[in-house]
Amino acid sequence: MTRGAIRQAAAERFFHQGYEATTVREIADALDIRAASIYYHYPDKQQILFELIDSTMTLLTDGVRVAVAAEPVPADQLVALVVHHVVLHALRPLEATLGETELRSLTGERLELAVAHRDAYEAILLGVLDRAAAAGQVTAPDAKLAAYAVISMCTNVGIWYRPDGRLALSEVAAAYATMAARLVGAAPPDPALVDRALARAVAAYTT
Amino acid sequence: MTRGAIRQAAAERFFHQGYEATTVREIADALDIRAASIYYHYPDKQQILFELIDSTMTLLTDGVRVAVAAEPVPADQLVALVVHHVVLHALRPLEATLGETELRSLTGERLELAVAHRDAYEAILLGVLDRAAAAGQVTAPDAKLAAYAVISMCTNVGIWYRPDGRLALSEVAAAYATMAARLVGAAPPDPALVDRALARAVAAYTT
Amino acid sequence: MTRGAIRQAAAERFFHQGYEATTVREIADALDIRAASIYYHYPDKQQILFELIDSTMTLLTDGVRVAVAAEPVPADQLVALVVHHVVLHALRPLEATLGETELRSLTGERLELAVAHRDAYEAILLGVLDRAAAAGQVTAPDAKLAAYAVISMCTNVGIWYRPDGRLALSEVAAAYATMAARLVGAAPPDPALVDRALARAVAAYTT
Amino acid sequence: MTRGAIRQAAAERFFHQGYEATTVREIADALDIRAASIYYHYPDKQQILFELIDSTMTLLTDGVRVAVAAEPVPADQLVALVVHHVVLHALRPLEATLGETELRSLTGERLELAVAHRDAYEAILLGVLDRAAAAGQVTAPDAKLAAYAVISMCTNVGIWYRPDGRLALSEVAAAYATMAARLVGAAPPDPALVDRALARAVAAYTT
DNA sequence: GATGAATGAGGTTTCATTCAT
DNA sequence: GATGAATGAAACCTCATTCAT
Repeated sequence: MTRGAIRQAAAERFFHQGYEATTVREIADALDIRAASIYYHYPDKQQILFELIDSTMTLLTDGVRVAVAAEPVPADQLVALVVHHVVLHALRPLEATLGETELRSLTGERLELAVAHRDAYEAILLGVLDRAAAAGQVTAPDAKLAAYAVISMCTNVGIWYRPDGRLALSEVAAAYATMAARLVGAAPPDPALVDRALARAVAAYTT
Repeated sequence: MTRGAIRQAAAERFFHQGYEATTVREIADALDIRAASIYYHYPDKQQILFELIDSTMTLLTDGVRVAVAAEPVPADQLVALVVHHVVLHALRPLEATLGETELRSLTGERLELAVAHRDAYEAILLGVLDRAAAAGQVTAPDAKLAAYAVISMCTNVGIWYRPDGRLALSEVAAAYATMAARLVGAAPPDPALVDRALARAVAAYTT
Repeated sequence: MTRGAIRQAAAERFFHQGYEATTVREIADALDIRAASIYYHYPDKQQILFELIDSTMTLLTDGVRVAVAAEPVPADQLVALVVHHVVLHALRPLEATLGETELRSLTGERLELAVAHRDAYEAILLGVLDRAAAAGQVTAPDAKLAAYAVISMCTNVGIWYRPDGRLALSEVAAAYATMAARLVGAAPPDPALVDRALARAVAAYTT
Repeated sequence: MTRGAIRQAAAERFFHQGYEATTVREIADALDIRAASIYYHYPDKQQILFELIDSTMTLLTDGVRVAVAAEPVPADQLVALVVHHVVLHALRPLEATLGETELRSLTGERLELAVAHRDAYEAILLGVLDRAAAAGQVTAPDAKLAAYAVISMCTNVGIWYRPDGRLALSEVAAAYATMAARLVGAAPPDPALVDRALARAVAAYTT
């Protein structure tokens, strides 16, 4: 589908150069079509960015919600969330990273929607941390700070991870699960749990 | 000095809207001068960004180098580094954050210089982690991943910290020191050490 | 064609005010289009000048080459060349003069190409003078100086000639043929030869 | 004197890049002063060009008038004029050429003055040609055309002549005297006449 | 579905010139 | 005499967007 191809070509450029530094013509050139043709599929440039951010955020939030619901133990929910976050940013770095770096280029209602989405995602993590704290499974100095820290460090994966890099995705996921667990003062994650979450995440974010 | 005022006004806009979305006229308007006057002080817009990034990176690197040298124990060096990083991003969020978010807007030699600077900073952290690992003081799953994680989470402070917010700078610094220590599997930081590093960092990054 | 109209409007202004003193907006205004529209057809202002210079130089060089080849006697070749040069500068003064007066506004590869073109044209004239000298038909004090002199005086025609002026094109061509022949010490040109060259030149440079 | 130094530095740049492409700052830089300082000596940029053109035209006109007055024979006057023209353009190419190439950058009264000056000079040559024709010493097809031709070809010397070039100034002067004489159908110039005119011209245009 | 052509708005930068010191 | 600082005006060029075909 052309719309998808446009989004893909745009994502690559938005990721590397930023939204503002990317021109509609560049996107069109990459697809060997003319800039005017973009406007048959999208009302304006910002809508491309919005759909990229919105769809990926939906994907992540939905995936994480399911993963969290599947684990009864709060501390395990944290691990599942971290694994999902890491996997999505590793498998779809272009789109996933935009939600962080290019949010500021959205305006009006689109900005509101995306911010609401991001806040909802943060709320999921905060909920998990709260329940884990209530259960005595974590002892973070401050829940909000811990949430910010976990999200930042996991989002960063999208910037350096390469499928053919030094570490396999499973290793990266396990490492971040361990680091996140430690960060909040939880017990080291059960490898089986990590594997389970990994399998689910990969299934959710592939295709 | 006018040059400094221009840098300051630019930093605010670069931070909030991004370099590309900021116009030279906006910067000039904020100072109640004309856009052309900017060019008496700076050869081009990018040079303003470069000086902002370069000077702050120098400040951080120098501060961190001194702080690390002042602590003989590797695990303590990590704490000192984290505190410095957090303090600079809390006290000078505008400039400090640009080194992460707007690096991509630099080109040519300026980009090379800034990237080299950033790599040198990363090398300091990696050196600390290596020595701490050799001393059996930390047990990170992977040194490089741990370094990325620590830097990302600490840099993020610049985005949400407010001097008049819920947490005092000392609390934030202590929390991040604790989270970083935990993340790499080190013992909880000695409060006296955190206070010492905090005092040094605040002194270095104030005025 | 719009490109041609742009070239034409530009030629008029470049000729009268010079390339540097002509603005893109002026060219656009003359065509009742907006300045931005110029950039749909040309990548930059200099390209308009380049095409103007390059196409006219090609026209002249090609025309002269054919004319020279058509005359077996070297002294006659000189006459044919002079007639062609004069006719082109009389009929297309705007474009033809730019190759002399605005060459210095070209830069980089475009300058190199134009200079090479000009040198090639000079070489044609020098070749004719050499062969004529070898044949004992001319006795110039110095071939290179004679070439420069002939080119300068003929190029000058573009600056003052008017179709509705005191002298008909045929008279001007004949006068310059005579002056050039005398200048190099050749016999006065045969009127039939001048007519022949004139007809060819007018045919080549009209439409 | 500073004014002279400014004129000199400006002449070099006007000659090579043209008046429009030369900035006041460039001229100042060449003298290691600041652009504002130029305005202590000159009211505006155009005045520098005007003085350059005006003074050189005066020099040439005066020199030629004296030289012509010194020769009783009209055909000899032409030779003297040509020698003077060539010598000035060879010895002071920067300034002398500007009167031809940069005239169009003058405006208002300054343009009128310079054009009047140039017309007066042309009138001198036309007068010489007329008297020579009346005396049966020249047989140009057309006096005006011959005048244009002679001026163009001699002015061109300023563009290629180099003091350390292949030909000595005396050779160049002699060659042009010969070519000009031939062009108008006059007898070859007496070498003694050329030498006499050359000496006078060199004396007039040196220092 | 696509695009050639055009353009309003505006961006960065240049430059001649001014003026208080 | 000189200049640091500033600026009005404008230049070239870019870009998202439109629209008739």
